[in-house]
Amino acid sequence: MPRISESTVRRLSHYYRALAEVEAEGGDVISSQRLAEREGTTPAQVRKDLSHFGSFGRRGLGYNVAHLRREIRRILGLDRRWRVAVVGAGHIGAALLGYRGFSAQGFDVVAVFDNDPQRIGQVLGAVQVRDVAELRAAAAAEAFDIGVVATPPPTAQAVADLLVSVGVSAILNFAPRKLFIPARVALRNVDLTMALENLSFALTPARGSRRRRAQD
Amino acid sequence: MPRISESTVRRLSHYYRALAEVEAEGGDVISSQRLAEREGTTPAQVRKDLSHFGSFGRRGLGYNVAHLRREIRRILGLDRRWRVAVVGAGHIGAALLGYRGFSAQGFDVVAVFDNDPQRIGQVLGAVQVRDVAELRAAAAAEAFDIGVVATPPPTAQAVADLLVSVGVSAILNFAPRKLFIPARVALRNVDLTMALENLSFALTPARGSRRRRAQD
DNA sequence: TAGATTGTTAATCGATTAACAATC
DNA sequence: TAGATTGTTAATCGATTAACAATC
Repeated sequence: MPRISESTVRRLSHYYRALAEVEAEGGDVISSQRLAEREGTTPAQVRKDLSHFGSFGRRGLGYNVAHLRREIRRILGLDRRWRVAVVGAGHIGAALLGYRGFSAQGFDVVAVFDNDPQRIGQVLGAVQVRDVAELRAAAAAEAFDIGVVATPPPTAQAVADLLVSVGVSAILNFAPRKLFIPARVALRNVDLTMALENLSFALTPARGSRRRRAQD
Repeated sequence: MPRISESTVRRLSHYYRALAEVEAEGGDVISSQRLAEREGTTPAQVRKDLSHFGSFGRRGLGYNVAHLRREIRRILGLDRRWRVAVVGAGHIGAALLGYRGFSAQGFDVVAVFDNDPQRIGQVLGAVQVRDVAELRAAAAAEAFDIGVVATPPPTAQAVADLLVSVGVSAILNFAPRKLFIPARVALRNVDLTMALENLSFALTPARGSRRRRAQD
């Protein structure tokens, strides 16, 4: 019932990874202390994050690795598969199709669309690129859960509108552009431009030229 | 002097984009109100963010579009170029090399390394893939500012260590793995797996099976 | 001048951290 | 039992929002 922050969900992903590793290493039980160390956070934070969803540990002992991993898997919804349609068959679209982690995570790319005649008909991964004009009909027949926007910025909003109108439940946006969509549709952005600009900021020492001087 | 939050920097990127568009549309002056609307935030937030760096507007009038854009450009450090070395010439590495936004943002990919003999020698974009064993010598000669980790997770930490040891100032990490590096080296992560898991969480309604029931 | 809008201070909100009783 | 570690409540911290005097 309490709203879960995006930071908490991000950390759950981290814990999930760490637990998979620990399990592979043959670890049986882990404390919030050790789990925190592995992912660069604090024990209190680990316990607080988990407490939003239930009690998964045993006082005095810690957490059963396999059990906690299954629970987080369920919490994150990774115990089912999602049908994904990608719009845009450029560099990013192609990289996504070649990315094995995608399907390992339960995401099946079942369709790719583009509007460039040169790209339509090409085969990426296991699917053939179709004309975006066919997207509406395809959606009716194939029930996409998630739409991926991998087009240039100027067309991103129109593509998002189209995906919303055919009923996707979520959009993953790779275009460096703010998308406006109804609150009922989940939206996450993977923005390389923003990461670069963040990095550039971190690398730039001489900011705040307008700051007051020492004697002020 | 006050520490600037990553959220603030992210929003500066958004404002920068919006200003570029407004300028292209011929807009001369813009209020915090209109700027906020375009990027889905609030006028107070816009003014607060900018106030960390100086006073760029005029009371009663708003902000001069071209001027504010230049100022944010300077704040973000986008008025210079960075020398980037990419390690890992797989799907992601290839997508980066094909990504025009990279160089448009001031980031020049001057070298690509891999350890796969099949990939060494291939030409990606304008550069030839070199053996990662040559990275140390190349760094001495070519002075990389930024290292990009685009390898599979198991080698990501070792690659990061190598990049730190040859003196890069920042690392951009695409591997779904927490990297531990010295505080003096800036780190940003672009994590597709995390975005997917976040989306999966948002799509999953039946969480918190361990939550107390109504009568408790 | 009157209306508009900034820059900044104060109030609110939410997330992180600390502390500790419960209990294995 | 004694030591360890959870789950949860309280304290702290930081970021967002609201309010308003300054001023174009």
